[in-house]
Amino acid sequence: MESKYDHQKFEREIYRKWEDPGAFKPGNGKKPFCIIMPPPNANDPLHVGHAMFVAIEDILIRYQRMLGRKTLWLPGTDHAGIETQYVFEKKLAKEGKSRFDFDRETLYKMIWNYVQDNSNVAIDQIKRLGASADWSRKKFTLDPEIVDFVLDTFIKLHQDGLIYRDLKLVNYCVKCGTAFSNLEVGHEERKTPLYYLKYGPFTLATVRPETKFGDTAIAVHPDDKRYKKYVGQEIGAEGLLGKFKIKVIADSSVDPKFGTGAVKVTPYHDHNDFAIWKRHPELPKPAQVIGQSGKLNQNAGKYSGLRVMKAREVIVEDLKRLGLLVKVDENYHNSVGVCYRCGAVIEPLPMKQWFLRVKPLTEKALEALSKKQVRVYGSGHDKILKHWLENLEDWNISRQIVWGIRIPVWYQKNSTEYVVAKESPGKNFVQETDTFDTWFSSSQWPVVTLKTNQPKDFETFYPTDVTETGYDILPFWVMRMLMMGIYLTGEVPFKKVYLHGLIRDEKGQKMSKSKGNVINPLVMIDKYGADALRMALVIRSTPGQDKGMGEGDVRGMRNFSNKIWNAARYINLKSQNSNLKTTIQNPKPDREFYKRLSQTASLATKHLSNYRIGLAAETVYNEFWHWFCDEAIEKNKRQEISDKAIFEGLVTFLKLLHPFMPFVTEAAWGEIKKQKTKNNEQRTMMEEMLISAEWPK
RNA sequence: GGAUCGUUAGCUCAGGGGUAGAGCACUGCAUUCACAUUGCAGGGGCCGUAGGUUCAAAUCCUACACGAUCCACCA
Repeated sequence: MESKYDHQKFEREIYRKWEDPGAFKPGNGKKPFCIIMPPPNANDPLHVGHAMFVAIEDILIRYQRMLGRKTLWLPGTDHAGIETQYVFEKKLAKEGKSRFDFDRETLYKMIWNYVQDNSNVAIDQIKRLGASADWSRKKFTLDPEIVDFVLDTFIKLHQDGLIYRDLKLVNYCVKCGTAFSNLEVGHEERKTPLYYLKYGPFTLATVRPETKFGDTAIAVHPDDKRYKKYVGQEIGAEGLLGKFKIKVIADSSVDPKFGTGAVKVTPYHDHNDFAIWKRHPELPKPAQVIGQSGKLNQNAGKYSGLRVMKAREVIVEDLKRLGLLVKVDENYHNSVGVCYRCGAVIEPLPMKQWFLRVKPLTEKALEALSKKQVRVYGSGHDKILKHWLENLEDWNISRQIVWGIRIPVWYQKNSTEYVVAKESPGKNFVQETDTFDTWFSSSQWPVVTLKTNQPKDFETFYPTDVTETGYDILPFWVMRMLMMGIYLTGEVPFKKVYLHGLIRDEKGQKMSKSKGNVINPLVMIDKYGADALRMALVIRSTPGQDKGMGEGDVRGMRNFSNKIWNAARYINLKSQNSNLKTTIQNPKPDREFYKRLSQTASLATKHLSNYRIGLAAETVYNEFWHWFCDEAIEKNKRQEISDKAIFEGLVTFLKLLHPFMPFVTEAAWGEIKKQKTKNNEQRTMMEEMLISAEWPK
């Protein structure tokens, strides 16, 4: 054995030695254990978030496998609709092209090929972390059988009356060219000038003067004495496009203390105004003034064709000139909806979209939570999940992008009639151009991956045991899987949810490319080994709690890998010269040694079965280094503890450490097995490979 | 406006009613003897503040302060 553990020399070879004979397959255990891997974007390079989920899930999987359970970690990849199309369009832009240069089929094909070319990027990198997943069962969200299942789900939902098409104000990103669900809209505090405009006898405060051509009413609070006389009346006013008339209504959502206590109602360009409009059926149908291009349309008269911000500028100038601008509050701050993907301001636009009625699904999910059919690990996130479920609005599942599963709806030409079907119902029908939100397929992931795999997989492994992911996608993925899993099967899709925290830099700041403080997991693996990275991520981590981490942490754990290796080397060198002595020379110290060894094993086991992974890692770390190495091995050198005890101690610790640091423990296992199996008793203690060894009691 | 979480060593974080822990950083000593990617020794904490419960509080409860995050129809 070399005096230093060389991870580069072992990792790839050991991974093959596990995978080739099928060590990642479920095996013959009686009690099943299953985790569905969160499907990473098919072509996404590895980041530290992936490393975190692999580390934690692989620990759970290896632990359960060693306990002898029929263990399945089912992997897959996601087409990641908007994410992927966004990346692809950026690539097109570099070549001086845009998506509008291609027809739908060509564009889809191009993205498909692009994803194919990169499809192994994520998988190969996840393998480098040591993920012991059953790759023979891997699924991709656009595999034909998956698509087929997802379409069936939509049809079933439609039959059950949970799907509807409606004109609503949706969150539209002009830059990405698609609508989003409410969840994908971020809110940012921004300085936005507040303009006070003259509307006949009223002065109204607004941050969006450019939408005034879509004004449908003026609203005041019902108890506001200043304006009571106008309520119900139509007032005349001078505007940019000449004289106009507008109705005054009373609505209790108006805050009399804000601005002048009177507000313009622009239903097609503001969510709140849309809600007011819905409450007042006496109001006329509103006009839309901004189109999907982000430019003002013909309803804005001479301002049509201007982009929103430019239009605001020009219109404010004109209002000023006409004396219709009373004053401007330049220091006003408000919260603006922005696209989570590209950061552009979200434009609320009226569009016909497909919605999923969520109430019947959230009710069942809440029931499952209150019956404790699902347990959430992650400080406070159980309450957050509940809050989400109690307040969830209908889910807009339409996206105006091509990279995704096309909605199976067919419209009859020159008619509003439509048919929901997988195949075209006839020549006079054209298919809906929208695709599903990526999360629509992800929400069915535990069900669909098990149902389209080996014959008995679904029956054996559903409901799965744990779902594990970062808390940042709790509402996007976990909540929706819970809803859809129950809907499709009548049972929860998982019994436990483990939400890991986000990894920050060593100063506790968020990692971002622009800050340059990103830890690249592949660089860490190359430098210090996958084991070191995994252990650094996991040790003393707490579910739901963020953790700061730097290269020093990884280096420290690399030192630990080396410590493990050298403990094995110590035993090997010893037995090279003479057979290990099996006679117990000092019964009392040995007894104490065995006692602490078994206490350590049961403590680690207790922590792991309670999903206290960070604590389990810390326990085995401390006991191995500071007790087994620093004390016990030193005593063995002085023959105060027997060789047999030390050998058995090492065997136990390699097993306890294996889920956390699989490569170095497997390498060390191989070395001691190779070196010393003359002694029968020792040989029978060691199974062929550590990955399939039995967990210590 | 609502909610959730946090505040422990210089930094990053564990712990969670009974004498304060780890990694990194720091100081001193040790080098053919598994490992210098090491060992031994050490410095460094009124565990955010104020009350309460208790024989006993860093730990449980209440309030407050500060910080972070999420949600929200702040015109």
